[in-house]
Amino acid sequence: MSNLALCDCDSFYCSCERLFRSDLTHRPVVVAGNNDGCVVSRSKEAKPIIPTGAPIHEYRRQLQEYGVVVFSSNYALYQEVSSRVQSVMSRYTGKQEIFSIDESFLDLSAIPPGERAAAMSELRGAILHEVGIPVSIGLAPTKVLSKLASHVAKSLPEGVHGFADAAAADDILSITPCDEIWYVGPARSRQLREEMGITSGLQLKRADIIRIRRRLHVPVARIVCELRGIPALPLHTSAPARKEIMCARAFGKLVTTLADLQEAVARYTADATRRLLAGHQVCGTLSVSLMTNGFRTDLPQYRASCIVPFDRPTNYIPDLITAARAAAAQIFKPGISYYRAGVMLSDLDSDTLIQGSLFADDPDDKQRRLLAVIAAIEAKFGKGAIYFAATGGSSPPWAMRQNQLSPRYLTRWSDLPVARA
DNA sequence: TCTGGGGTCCTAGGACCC
DNA sequence: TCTGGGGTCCTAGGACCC
Repeated sequence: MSNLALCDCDSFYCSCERLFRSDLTHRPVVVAGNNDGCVVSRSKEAKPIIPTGAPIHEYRRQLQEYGVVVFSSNYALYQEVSSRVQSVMSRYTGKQEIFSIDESFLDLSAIPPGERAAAMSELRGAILHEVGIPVSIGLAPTKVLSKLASHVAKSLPEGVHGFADAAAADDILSITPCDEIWYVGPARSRQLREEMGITSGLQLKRADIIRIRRRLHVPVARIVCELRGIPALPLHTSAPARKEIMCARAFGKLVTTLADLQEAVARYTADATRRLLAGHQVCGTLSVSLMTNGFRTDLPQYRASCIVPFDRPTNYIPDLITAARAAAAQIFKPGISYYRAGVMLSDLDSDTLIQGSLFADDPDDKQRRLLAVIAAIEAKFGKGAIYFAATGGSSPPWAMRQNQLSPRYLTRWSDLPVARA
């Protein structure tokens, strides 16, 4: 029963760039990543010319020869186009997992089985017409199989494919190498081949799952289930809260001074913190890592990281930047040419920890509600925390202790004033 | 030759995804 | 000259506890 669809945008970043350049519709296009270093998206026409991830500078000649148009990435644009595409998809299902910027899984249980393929063709037309982005859609009972079906769909003019029956899926699986199966990468496919003689998707589907579980661990055993049509990767219809936020980039040129490193690390921290605040989260730990360019074998190599735990979860930008700069100083080694740095915020928690308590008590009894809030904050963060969380409104925090209640309770750490206790 | 056993927490690292 | 960035999950192994 194919009740799941994977809707995958074709060459998404390139398609976004083409929205404003109709002259490029049938020309090869690539989008280059940070500092125009390497290829992150290729149009169908560009795929035979340059591999994905290829460094642009090594392919200058080919790009010129075939008239490939190279764009610098514009993630703000892609995000905007993505949300339009996702919103068209949402009209066709009540349950949608936005898996990445360019693909969604759609639960089609609500559509009668005989009408699903037609509905997906309609969806494909709607996205093309309303947003201008081509998509391919695969239908199957599980995520891994629907991913496979969407690959087949990409080669079909109609752009939608569902396996007629298990035998049809097996036919495709028998000619699909293991490393083209979702979540079976190069390392696992090598292990499958060398240790168990498994090379095709069909062999993997029919493999001894106990042996797979023992040798290649849980993730591959799940893939085997999925290939057999048994869902092992659940649909996540609401985005789970982030567990970590990272900002890591190459500098674009080699950096040798601590001052330059600290400036970059401060920028990266600000960037990561913006995302932290947008998600109404606080972090308990920040870490900074520095590294040299592994391709420059002529230069001394060095990589190091430094972890800074905070005594209280925070999203206060000056503290985060100060911590990041200090961490960079800790691991800085003079005489090294640095290539890249990263800032990671982890131990993330919601900054709306106390909202539940606000509404737990008698809604008319403001004082009791406030005391419940205070108790919840103190239970979580200790006594001093109240001064951070309960300010705002018309009364200063100390007045709350004297029953002069504020009409408004701050419940978000990101709303908190800068003042420290 | 034997070397307690069961549990948790943390970190590092591998593997994979787009 | 120039070689991406942002995530998740899983496991192994060490530290520590009783």
